[in-house]
Amino acid sequence: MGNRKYLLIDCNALLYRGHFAMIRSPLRAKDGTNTSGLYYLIRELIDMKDSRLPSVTIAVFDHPSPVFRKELFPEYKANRPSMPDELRTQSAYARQLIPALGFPLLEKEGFEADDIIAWLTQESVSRGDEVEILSPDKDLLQLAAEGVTIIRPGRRDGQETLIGKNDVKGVMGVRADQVADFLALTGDSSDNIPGAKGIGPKSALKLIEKFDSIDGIYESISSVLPESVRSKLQNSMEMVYLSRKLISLKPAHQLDISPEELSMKPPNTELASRMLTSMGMQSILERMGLSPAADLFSTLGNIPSTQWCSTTVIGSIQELEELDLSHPVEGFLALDTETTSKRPFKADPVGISLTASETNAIYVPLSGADALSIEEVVPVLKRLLKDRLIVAQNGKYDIHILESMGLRINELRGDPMIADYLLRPEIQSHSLSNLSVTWLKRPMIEYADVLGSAGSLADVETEKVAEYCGCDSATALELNRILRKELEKDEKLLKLYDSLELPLVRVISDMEKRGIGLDTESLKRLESEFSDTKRELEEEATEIAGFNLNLSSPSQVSHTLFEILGLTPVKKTGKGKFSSSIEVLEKLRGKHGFVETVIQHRELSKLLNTYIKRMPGYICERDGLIHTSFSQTVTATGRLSSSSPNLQNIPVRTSRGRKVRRCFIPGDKSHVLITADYSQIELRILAHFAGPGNLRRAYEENMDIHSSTAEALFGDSSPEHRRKAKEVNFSILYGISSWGLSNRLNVSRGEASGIISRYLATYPELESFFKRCIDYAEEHEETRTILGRRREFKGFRSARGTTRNAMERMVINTTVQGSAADIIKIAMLKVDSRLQDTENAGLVLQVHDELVATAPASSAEEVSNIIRDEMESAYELAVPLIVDTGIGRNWLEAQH
DNA sequence: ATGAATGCCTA
DNA sequence: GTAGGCATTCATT
Repeated sequence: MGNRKYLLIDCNALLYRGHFAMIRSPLRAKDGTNTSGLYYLIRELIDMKDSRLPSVTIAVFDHPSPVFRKELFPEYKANRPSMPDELRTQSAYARQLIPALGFPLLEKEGFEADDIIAWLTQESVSRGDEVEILSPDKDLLQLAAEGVTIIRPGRRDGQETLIGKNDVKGVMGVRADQVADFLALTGDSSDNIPGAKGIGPKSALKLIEKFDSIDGIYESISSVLPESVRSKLQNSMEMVYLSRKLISLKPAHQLDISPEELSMKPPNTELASRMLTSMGMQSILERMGLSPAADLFSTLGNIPSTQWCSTTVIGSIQELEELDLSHPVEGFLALDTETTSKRPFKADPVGISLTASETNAIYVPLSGADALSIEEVVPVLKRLLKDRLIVAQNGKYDIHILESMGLRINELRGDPMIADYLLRPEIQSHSLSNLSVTWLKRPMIEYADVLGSAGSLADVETEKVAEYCGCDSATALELNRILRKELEKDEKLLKLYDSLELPLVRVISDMEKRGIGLDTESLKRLESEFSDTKRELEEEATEIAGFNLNLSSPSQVSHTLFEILGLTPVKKTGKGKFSSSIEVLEKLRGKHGFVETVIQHRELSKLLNTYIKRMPGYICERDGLIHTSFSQTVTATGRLSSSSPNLQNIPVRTSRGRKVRRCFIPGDKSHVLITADYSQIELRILAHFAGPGNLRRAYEENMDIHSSTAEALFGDSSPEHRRKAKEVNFSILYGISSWGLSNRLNVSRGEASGIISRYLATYPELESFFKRCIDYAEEHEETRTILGRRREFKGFRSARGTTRNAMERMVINTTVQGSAADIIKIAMLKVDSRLQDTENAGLVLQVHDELVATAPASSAEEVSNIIRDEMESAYELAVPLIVDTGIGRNWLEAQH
């Protein structure tokens, strides 16, 4: 041996890079399969083989689970989203294609590509062979040495960079043998490697330069300056050493690789040309001297099988009429609609699938050459859906689409997305494909694959959409059965599902559909008024600073405040830099004119960018209204959330903000807006849970709670003391801490903890309630709201220190916030039901403790009374629930 | 192009 | 200290 040259290819890193580099306009095979990453990898592999002329080119892959790093550190790569399905598919193809081209392919159970590369490198060098490694990954630079070169692929069509032992310093700032130490200090967020908290690349570079290594740093830790860096290093010592173990590519494990596995093989030209042809990679075919395969319809490889479900396309209205969907899975009938847009109010139907069977769906095309006429389909659908228990994934969407076709569904009886949310409220995505993987252990067809290169689903062949759509409804039906069974294990959750969340879907979809109007004229005036002021402020800032600066850049503002103008920094940001947040600016007010300029500019740009300029873009072309989307499955506590646009954070605090709120008006000119909000619902819930005591008594006697708290804390209820007491009352709901309260009240920690002691002495029942909450969480590792909504707190028992404190605060807040969410949801059902027979009146928004409705001016008074009554009687607490209402021509005016 | 860091709007 | 959505800037997956 010796004198050989190995070219090692870091395939996973290249796949990722190629995939994301072209994410906007991916390369696709004929059938729509995304091939960007695959093409990039194969091209690089061949390019490098041709230009570097190695004895052998070895493709190295990660094995799915990096075992030994996970053992060292369970959180390793834990924050990384799982590989996108599109990429997973490409990775599978690559593993077939590369061997077919004759290249050796290495992957080893429990090892990442980096480890295999490191091991091969070590072995080769010790034999006197040369190694070149193709990888964009900076971790691998630590391997650069005599005879070991790292090749970083070029950007775009640029030239790749060769990095030898002596070039590492120029690229990274440290020597190759210092790379692991350097990265151990900075950490790596993409792999969830912690590093030293608060040490960034700049500090790390200085440290390594001065002390040479981590060991050097800790040996001379007492001489590390500044003090802040020293204490950060001391606090993070364990993590730093752990990080180095994670990053270090010193091969610790013996790998069993035979010479056989490292040699070129005769290519399987037939398979290779078939794969390359079907993926449309002519250029690769040519370069490999292969001719295109004749049979374009040959299988691509391991496309996930969808054989478990078959979908029949309905060809005529007669066929639809004769359909028998009576074969019931406990009477449930699942449906799914396909459209041209994710936004229901700009979507046109493409088709709909129905199924009562988990394996055989039908599909009714509603667009394109095979389309049936919607007018003819709707009455038949009506009959088919009549008296059935309708199930749909994210049924609110389908309700909107069906409604746009003139078909109203009154009750949704199953929605896997919501069922899963009740079972696992903290899961970020309850998408059908995630649910399928979790509960059915089965992947689904990807939407992107169905769409292929088409711009809209309406342009995709009917058969393909039918299969996709049919699978979706069949999967929803199956998940409905399974998730319902799960919910049945928990009586409270089942009731919450059937009697609250599912009926609420209809209510929310009506709210979204009803929509809210926008006074675009007033908005335009605000825009020019605010823009003018903003421009003046920008000119002012330039003058003060003496150079042109971007006031929207926190770092430029910070630089100007603390380095140009020499003001004294108040607070640091998450890492290193001086904060210029509003909190800081308030404290600096008066110290320099520039501060006020920035404060004003912040307010104006926030209002302009987030609301004034953005809102008109959300106006629906069909009816001129704004339809927000409420999500029922996002928050960990049970609240709704609002997006596109978010109408739960419309400004109200400042006078300029209120001018924006004034621009929200009824959708109908003859209507008014009605607002109704719960007075201190969360504190009342606290009083209810806490039992007899001063808090409950205050509410029973209808006292001003903030004043009576002020009396207890400060001996009087002067406006200033009442304001502070109010802050304290709010802080209690967030799970009070002296640190938090001291920030909030702008007093010392000592003072804050004194206030807390007095508070708890005034309301001792609260302290014992908190204890009960925490004891329950301790025992069950979960907490429950008033209706039994559940949030899990895994690891509560073993949590210590600040983690434990944070969890305790979450437990308290979830109980209170979640119970308030429960109650207003009940109120929404009751209000909705009472307003059914009130002509044209209905809810339009929910803002956590507030409902907004629209009604003809003539019935506004009556409607507001109904809303108040239903909200106040939604749930009987040990203290009264009080609702304040208001009526007005716009949202601000309606705010009593 | 995406995502982290900052920052700010709401209850 | 709780729960969200979203904008801009800046650095890189």
